[in-house]
Amino acid sequence: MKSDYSISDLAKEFDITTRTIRFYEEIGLLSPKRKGSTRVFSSGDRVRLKLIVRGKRIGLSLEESREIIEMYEPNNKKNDRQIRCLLDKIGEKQEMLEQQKRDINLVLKDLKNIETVCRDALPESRGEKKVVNGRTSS
Amino acid sequence: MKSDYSISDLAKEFDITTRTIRFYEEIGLLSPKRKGSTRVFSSGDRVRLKLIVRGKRIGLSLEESREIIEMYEPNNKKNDRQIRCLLDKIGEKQEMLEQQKRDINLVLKDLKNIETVCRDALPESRGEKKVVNGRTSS
DNA sequence: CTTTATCTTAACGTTAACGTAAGGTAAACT
DNA sequence: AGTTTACCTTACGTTAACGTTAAGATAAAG
Repeated sequence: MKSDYSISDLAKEFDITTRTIRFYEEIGLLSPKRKGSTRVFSSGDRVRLKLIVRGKRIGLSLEESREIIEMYEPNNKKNDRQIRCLLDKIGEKQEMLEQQKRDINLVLKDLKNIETVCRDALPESRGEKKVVNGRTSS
Repeated sequence: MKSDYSISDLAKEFDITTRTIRFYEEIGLLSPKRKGSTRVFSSGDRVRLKLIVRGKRIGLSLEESREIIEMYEPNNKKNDRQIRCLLDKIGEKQEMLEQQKRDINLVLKDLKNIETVCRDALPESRGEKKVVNGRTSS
């Protein structure tokens, strides 16, 4: 397991620009070590970045990703009140994500319908589907 | 089925501001009728708005939502080339959404883990779960 | 007939998330 | 020696998606 990454290593791996990575550092989402003035990223930094990128794919803002990432850190020494607060936030996020899944499924369903309509409007390239009596049959 | 909505009707229903709705009209995402200078929204407009709001929930930009919405419109008179192009776009969107679902499931998995850790760190409020031998048991 | 609510247009302001350009350093080819 | 390559900082620019006054029209209610 490699444990040192340059900024362009990570930029290539996650298909983002170095500017983006520096920006994430600016706002405190990443805190790479330095060798002189050059950034040296650990595998921990890489994981954080992976979480950020994943967050973006599902439409989270950077602040939302930050919240989730901070949940990961066994930030130790939490009292019960803080833990309960965290549990609440986790619950909220879970609800949000479940809602998102439902929404995605709805859109997917719609896309499938459109797809079918399109295919039916196309000159039967293969024996895919035909419309009989206004209904789709095999 | 009601078929006329005021701007504030829709604003309330979808929990957005009237400014937002006017903005969507500005950029051509909505095209309500007018009665004098007052906007009158049809149930078709309402559906479009619903799609936009749903799109936002799953992290789509307005332009992405526009693309999808335009797919819905049986914009008629398409030639094969256009249909094939549309099918390609549909395919892309579907892939995107499937990827999003995978990502969401990953995050949900992580949240569940964090949740478990949190619960275990809390003074056993009820007979939930205990850690035995570093493993979760009932 | 004035107050209150709801609508309108117009236009400048704001925030997030970077993009882009300018200029500097240091190691590595040629 | 020169130049390409990869890194750096600083700082202004940009786009999306509205927010926020401002100023006025209209219509129902008291």
